[in-house]
Amino acid sequence: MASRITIYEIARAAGVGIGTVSRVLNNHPSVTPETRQKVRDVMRRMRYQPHTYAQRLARHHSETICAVIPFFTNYFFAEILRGVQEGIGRLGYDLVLFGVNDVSQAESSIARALQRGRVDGMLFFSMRLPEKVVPRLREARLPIVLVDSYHPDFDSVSVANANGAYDATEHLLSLGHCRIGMITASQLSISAGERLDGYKRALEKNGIRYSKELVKAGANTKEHGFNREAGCEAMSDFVRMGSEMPSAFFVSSDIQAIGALAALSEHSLRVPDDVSIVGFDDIELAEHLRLTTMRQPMYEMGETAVERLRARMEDPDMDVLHRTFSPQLIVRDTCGPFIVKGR
Amino acid sequence: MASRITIYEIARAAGVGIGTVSRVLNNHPSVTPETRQKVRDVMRRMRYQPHTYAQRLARHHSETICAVIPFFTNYFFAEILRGVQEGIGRLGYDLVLFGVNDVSQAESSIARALQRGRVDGMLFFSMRLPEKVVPRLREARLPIVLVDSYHPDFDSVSVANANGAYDATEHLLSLGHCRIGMITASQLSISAGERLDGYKRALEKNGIRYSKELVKAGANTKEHGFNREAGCEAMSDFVRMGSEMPSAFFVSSDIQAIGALAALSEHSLRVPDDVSIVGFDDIELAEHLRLTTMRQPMYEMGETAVERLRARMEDPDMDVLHRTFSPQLIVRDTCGPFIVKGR
DNA sequence: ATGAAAGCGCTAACAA
DNA sequence: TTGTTAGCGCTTTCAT
Repeated sequence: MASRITIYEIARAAGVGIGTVSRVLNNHPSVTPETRQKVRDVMRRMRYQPHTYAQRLARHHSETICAVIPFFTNYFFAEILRGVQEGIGRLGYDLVLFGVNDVSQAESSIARALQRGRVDGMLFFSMRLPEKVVPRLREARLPIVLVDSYHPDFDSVSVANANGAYDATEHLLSLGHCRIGMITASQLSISAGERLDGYKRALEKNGIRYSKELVKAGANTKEHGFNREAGCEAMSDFVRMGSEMPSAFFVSSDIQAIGALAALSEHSLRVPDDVSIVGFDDIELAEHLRLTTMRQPMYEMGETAVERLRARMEDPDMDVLHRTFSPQLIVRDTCGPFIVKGR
Repeated sequence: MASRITIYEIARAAGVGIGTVSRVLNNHPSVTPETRQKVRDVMRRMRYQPHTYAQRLARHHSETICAVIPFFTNYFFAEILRGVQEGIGRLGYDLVLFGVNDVSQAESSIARALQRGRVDGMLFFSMRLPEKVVPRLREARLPIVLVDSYHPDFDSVSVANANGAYDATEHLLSLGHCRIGMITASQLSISAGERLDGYKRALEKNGIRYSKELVKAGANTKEHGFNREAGCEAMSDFVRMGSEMPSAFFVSSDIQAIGALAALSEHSLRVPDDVSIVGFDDIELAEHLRLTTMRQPMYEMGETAVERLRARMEDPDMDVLHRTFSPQLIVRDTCGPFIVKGR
């Protein structure tokens, strides 16, 4: 394996002690420019590379941050991850990825990460933190930020899901729709829950009674139900309601909305003429499909999460901060006014 | 930070030596069941966690593999990464991600990774390995596998791009099209180059002269031109050819095909009535858009790459192996027979 | 400013 | 089987 050269050989070759070598490695001020240069030259000549793990062991920190992330195949996560990656790159840290499929895997990831000095900070994505790990996490005093999730004890960056859902529903309401359905996702997801709440709140505010029959999720629970299939299934269910079917829908994610659109077209229902749809996320394809949706600043959320983590690593005693981005309504072509149809 | 408990405290508490503790930690056979149990109990009770970096330093290997990956926001990479993540999880290894935007960043990633013992293996995605780093990589004798790329000196897993492109073009030819355009991407990408070759080969085989005018790439070079914008731009260029415009197109990726579709619909050209399109990749949305395309088994490629890496870590002297998957033509609704149109 | 020496927490060779 | 000891390659006092 790559070079067996240690600071000892460098020290010998440069005619100095290992302490000095270490000092130039760490840019310690008290080294004369000449010595520094001499040591640097030797290092270059011998192609010296410090041994990261030895450094980490001696320094008691790792300069790595760990991201625990479910389903990272989907566009929403990929985009946030891109922001994270960018931020971490700037810090010069390593990013280690723990992909998890369920809560128990998350717990084992946490256990691994909690090893002393293993990681300097953690990012949790879209996960309801299992309450049983919270005490351990707190006492570990490990900097943590939650992304697209929430817990009172930890920093978080997320989007105002309820408000976004509220605005989305309001938009539909303002178009004259009064029978508005919602396609939701698993309530295991905090975001899904909040979006449902926002929808309910908007109805209520407008004097419309919330009806359970108008809220459906697909059978496919992959990715907490945030998938195309689920959207398609849910919409198919709605179509089966026949004349009872709502004229407009708020869908809790774009990917589900895409599925819903497919179901609609399969049943020869036109958008926005027959049915109006508003999604959530504003993934790249939403624009392509001209989908009206609530935009989340995903990349920026990723960057912000890293920045927050950096701040907390610097000062572990800061107050807990919950950074909330406001989703923005992007009006495109999937919503139209409510029109009473003849049959 | 998390527990300050070391094998010393465990040893003391259990009334054994640290050697024994280490042995139970590493499942060394020569420990009596009773001692083992006793030590295990103490560990559990004291919530002991080994210090990874100390282990790595002493063991001379890291049980981590590093993935160097460009643009990992896109679906193609995300999907491969999912396979990678799955495979690595099974091995119990760590996955550290180096996102790179260009070749120089790739080189610095390589330098970092080459530190002794830092990583046990590397995965390079979709990158033409800079020839200048090849000698260093070889002499480091670090297990490496290239994914969606090729170099004679290193293991690789990829798809038969040229054959795929050939088949795609053949498909169009078999439908009666003879003026077939291609939307390509940056020739910095090996895959893009191979796909272009396959297209040329198919034309040639069918006695059709290759014409430079019929091959275009968009101006947007983000992600090597594998992006929606670029596809849209390229197709717009084609549309400007008026009656000279090809009746069918092979597009080097689905994401570009999606852009091309958008451009077409903007110009009121219908698919497949006016224009036929075949893409490459078979990303999730291809199905939704009913796009005819060449499928790459992305997830499987990711898994295979890890498996190959594991094999090479086990036996560094194996022969170099290039694993090639065959892309598969998925016929959907974007291709139709060539029809001579009246004007 | 610099060298020597004592850790960091573990593994592994060596005795016993 | 088990304890002791010498590394692993670095950082960081503590003298000088």
